[in-house]
Amino acid sequence: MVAEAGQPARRTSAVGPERARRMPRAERREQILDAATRAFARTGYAATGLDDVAAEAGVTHVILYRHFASKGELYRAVLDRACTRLADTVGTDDFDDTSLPALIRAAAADPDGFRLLFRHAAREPEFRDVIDTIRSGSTDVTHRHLADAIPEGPWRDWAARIVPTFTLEAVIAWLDLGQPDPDRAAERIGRAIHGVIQAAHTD
Amino acid sequence: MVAEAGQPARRTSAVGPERARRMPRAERREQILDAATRAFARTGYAATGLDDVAAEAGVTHVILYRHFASKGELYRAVLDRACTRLADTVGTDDFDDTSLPALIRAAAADPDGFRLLFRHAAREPEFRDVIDTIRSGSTDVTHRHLADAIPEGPWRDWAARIVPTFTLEAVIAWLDLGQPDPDRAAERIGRAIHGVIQAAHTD
DNA sequence: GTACTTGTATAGTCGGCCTTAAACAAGAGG
DNA sequence: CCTCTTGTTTAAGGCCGACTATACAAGTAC
Repeated sequence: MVAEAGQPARRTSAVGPERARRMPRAERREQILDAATRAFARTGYAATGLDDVAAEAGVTHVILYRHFASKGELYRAVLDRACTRLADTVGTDDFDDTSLPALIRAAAADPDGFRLLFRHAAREPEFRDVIDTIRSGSTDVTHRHLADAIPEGPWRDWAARIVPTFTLEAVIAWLDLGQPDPDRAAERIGRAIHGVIQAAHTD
Repeated sequence: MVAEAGQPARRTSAVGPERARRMPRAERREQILDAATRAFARTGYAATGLDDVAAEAGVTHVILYRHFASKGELYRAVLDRACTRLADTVGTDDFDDTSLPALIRAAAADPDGFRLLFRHAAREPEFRDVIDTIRSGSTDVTHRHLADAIPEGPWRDWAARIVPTFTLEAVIAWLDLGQPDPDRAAERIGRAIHGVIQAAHTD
């Protein structure tokens, strides 16, 4: 049933199934991480097959294994890179006037990584730990900032939790709409956050 | 290695592995839906095995198939029920002063279903459709409400999107904290929502 | 008591997807 | 030219989980 003989099956003949461009190892690795970020950002870890990632990268799944030992390791590499980029741009210590613009810059620079981290990884028990440090960190910072505005108790806890969540959702919504009006984004989102905080105050 | 002979293996002997209480068909079905809601709410569709659901319900996985044809059908039944309950309590047409208390009542009445719908199902492409009608509906309503406060353009779209999202996240955060101070929950959350809307206004 | 329903236990099939193996093609650099 | 690296193709192997089949136990209702 198969060709069996005849011509040696595509010899750079015609327009063959476009062989992937040859790349030095390091570059290919980054390109795979880019592709994997896009692929995973669409459907999350479980629902994304390695063949999907390979196709997105324009490569065979075999090549993936020459760079990463397993699907889980590839995914962690993707998350780690996104996480590192984020931390490098925003900083992890405190939240001041420069933080929100930085956050928005980071999100715009790597929208798929941003969505992947906070839309998917946050709900995947196996990988939750990657961003849990970020999450608990920002909750703590918020908690401190609210300490003198809201009396101790469940509603301060609630506010400390909802403010970071809202911030991230606001940025993601802005990304999903195509990052319109980037110059005023920080001002707009910042005012909304401020609105939540004001409303949470106990007069 | 196995017993091979001897006593006929548990004959109501001692405290046997607790045989499940016998139930009329309809009641068992509801109880399975309850259990499945809890199980799926923990880890989502893909990561939850039928054996997890069965264990949660205190039955064998075989019994699940006497009530539902497949895992997917069971999951849809769970989502549909949660969705119906929500719609029955809140209503789908408009959003007025009674809607937020109703939403909070619905969430408190079925916290697992609420979380399952908006934490997990919203991110699962196969089942997104179940709540997409709700989501687009509430976005439209919000859009209309904001029509005379925010000029047409991307920021009105953004606000129309972020307000429902914020509302849901605020309720979920309140659920996660153990539903504290339920009498003031609607007032608190309502003020926060109002804060977002106010901040979105263009003066 | 007989028949039906609800349950268990056991054991298997089947398909999907991660993972590995092996042989071959072809650019890059000495 | 020879070799190393980066690719492809093809073909399994292996596990896990959905799904099915069968036989049996025990309430329930007539």
